[in-house]
Amino acid sequence: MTVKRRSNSQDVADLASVSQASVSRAFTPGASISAKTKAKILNAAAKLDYQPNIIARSLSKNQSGLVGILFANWDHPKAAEILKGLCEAITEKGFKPVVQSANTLESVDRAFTDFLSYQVDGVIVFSTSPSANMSALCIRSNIPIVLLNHTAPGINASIITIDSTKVGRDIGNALLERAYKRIAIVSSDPNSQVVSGISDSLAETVNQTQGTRIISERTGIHGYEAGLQTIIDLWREDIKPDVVVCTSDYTALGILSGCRHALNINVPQDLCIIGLGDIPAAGWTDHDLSTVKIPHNELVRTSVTTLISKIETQSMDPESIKLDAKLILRGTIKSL
Amino acid sequence: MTVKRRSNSQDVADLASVSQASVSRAFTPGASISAKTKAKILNAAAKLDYQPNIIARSLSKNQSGLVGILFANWDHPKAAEILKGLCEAITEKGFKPVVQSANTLESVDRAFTDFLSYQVDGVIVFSTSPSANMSALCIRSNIPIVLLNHTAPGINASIITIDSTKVGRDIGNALLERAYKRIAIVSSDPNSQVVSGISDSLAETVNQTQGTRIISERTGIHGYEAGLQTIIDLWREDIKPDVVVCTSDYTALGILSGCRHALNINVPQDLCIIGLGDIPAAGWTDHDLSTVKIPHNELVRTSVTTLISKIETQSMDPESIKLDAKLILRGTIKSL
DNA sequence: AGTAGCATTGCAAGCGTATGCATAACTCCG
DNA sequence: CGGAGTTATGCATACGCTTGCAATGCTACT
Repeated sequence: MTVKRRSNSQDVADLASVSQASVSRAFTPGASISAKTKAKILNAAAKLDYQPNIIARSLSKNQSGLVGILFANWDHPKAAEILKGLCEAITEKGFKPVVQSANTLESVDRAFTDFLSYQVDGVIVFSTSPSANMSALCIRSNIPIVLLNHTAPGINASIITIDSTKVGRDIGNALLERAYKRIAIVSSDPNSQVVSGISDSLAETVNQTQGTRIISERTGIHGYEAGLQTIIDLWREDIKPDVVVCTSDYTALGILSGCRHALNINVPQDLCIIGLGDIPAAGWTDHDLSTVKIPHNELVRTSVTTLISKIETQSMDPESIKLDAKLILRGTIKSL
Repeated sequence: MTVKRRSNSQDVADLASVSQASVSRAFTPGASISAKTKAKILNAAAKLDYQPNIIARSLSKNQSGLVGILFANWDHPKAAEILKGLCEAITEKGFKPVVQSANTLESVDRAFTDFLSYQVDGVIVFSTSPSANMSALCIRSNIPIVLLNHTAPGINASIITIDSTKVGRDIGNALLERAYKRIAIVSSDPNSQVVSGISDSLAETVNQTQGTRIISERTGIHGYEAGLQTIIDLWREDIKPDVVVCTSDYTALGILSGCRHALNINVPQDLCIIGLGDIPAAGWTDHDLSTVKIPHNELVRTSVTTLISKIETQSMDPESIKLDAKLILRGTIKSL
């Protein structure tokens, strides 16, 4: 069986007895064309299952309508939600998302190379960033970049994150109010802004703190099992905080489980646990974990609107936007 | 500041003093070109940051290298993992994924229309299916479709799913072996193949069953909270199964929580709970939920390889592939 | 009726790459 | 050294669309 060629604007033009240019105009919003011919053309187009070939359009307009999404952190508890939000927002703006996955530095740059050759009009990067070289190349090629949930020094890109320092301060203040004293940090990423926020709040209220301080910091810990192990390790090493702040809810849940089932620690009287992310399980009655709700939807929408506006205005000036995250106090912290 | 035009093959040709055609050949694997000129060209290309413009290539080769992913079920517990797998596998095969989200029937068809105008070479649909019209249009346009995790009668597309009937039989047999008698089904989707598999196994072993049967079936239930409510409702209505089979782990966990904290039901002695999906929380010590492990990676890889091979062989014959899922027996079922 | 002014249409030249065909350059032998 | 056979290169055209420019048709007004 011979493959039927897809019909093109010329076919439609022939059928409607107009010029090919008119067909093009019929499919270009706001183009100069009379209602009558437009109707005639649309009618013919429908007969032929005609759809404008966007690839060809891209070529002549010199913009593809493609937005690259570079997704690094698929283990993020809200990965699906975030990616969905990105895709939908991008589609809504009349662009199409092409998604690539990348872990290593090289694969990030490779993905960017691919994006460049697909002539994407802009790129959103989730939880990582391109090399300085690559970012420079994008600038030269006039492709704006938005970094979501990741800060990168010296990269010429817009940056959209939550205000982690403020989250840290909020946590710190909540702990001070409740007279918790010995804070342990359990995080995946070594230098979290959250930690510096906590320190800030302790420093500011030095008079009333009566020695509240960070007594231990464990990094490179992710997930339920790792959290469970960490709290057991701490106790075994006789490091006994009265607060554990985690940069992930899963880790926090592991710690909570360790307290309840392995160590018999009384939460929240003897130990306060605070997570980050507000995953569904954090809200379940069994856990009732205090955590931080991150405004993912806003982050996502902000990054898309920021990117698209840069694309449309051809602007290359990076912006940096920080959104507020909300501390949610549940059963794993004493009530006032 | 004036925007710098991206360099094209002609620029490279000029710099390397060769024809544009040679530049094209230098970037076409297996093309007829001497090693010497190729080197000269690649060198010049590097100087100019040149990358072949895939949009233009697509136009002349009449294939875009784009694969559409239509994602309907973002709430699927493994949504991120699945999408990641799809994107990576597609990229690995030398294509690029463009992702769209769709819930309603119209939005599915709209997404397909977009795919068509972007000249995608094929489409993978997760958890939904296009209308018959649209599928016919794709056939006419020679675009193969793979349906992942969804069966659609009368749609001319390849279908990749797990063997749900077999899962049901495995569950049924496990229950029979343990002499559970009164089965309740709690599902989101009315006519699950799993249920018919269970019925099959009961029917086959009719001699030994001594009246084991399905005593209740609730549909339209999804999520932890809904599960919790459902088990409470059942007890309130004095419907007391000794087995609850759920088509989602989250629902099953809600039921488990209801048994333990609200109803004081002894699991697994008085009630056996079986979920589906093997989400991480199912394996947590607290829950230890019996469930079914679905081979997502295989499903994903199979759908991608199936699609790509159809693209490459220009074949339009649909295939139907069923993969085995494994029943995982944990603490919420009696041990033998 | 004549004409200025605007809305509509057609013409043709791109956009950047691939590729069939013709030509030129080699390679290898005799 | 000559020629057959092979390999490399260049030329020109095609892919399907957009868009500047010129030509045409129309409206309304004098």
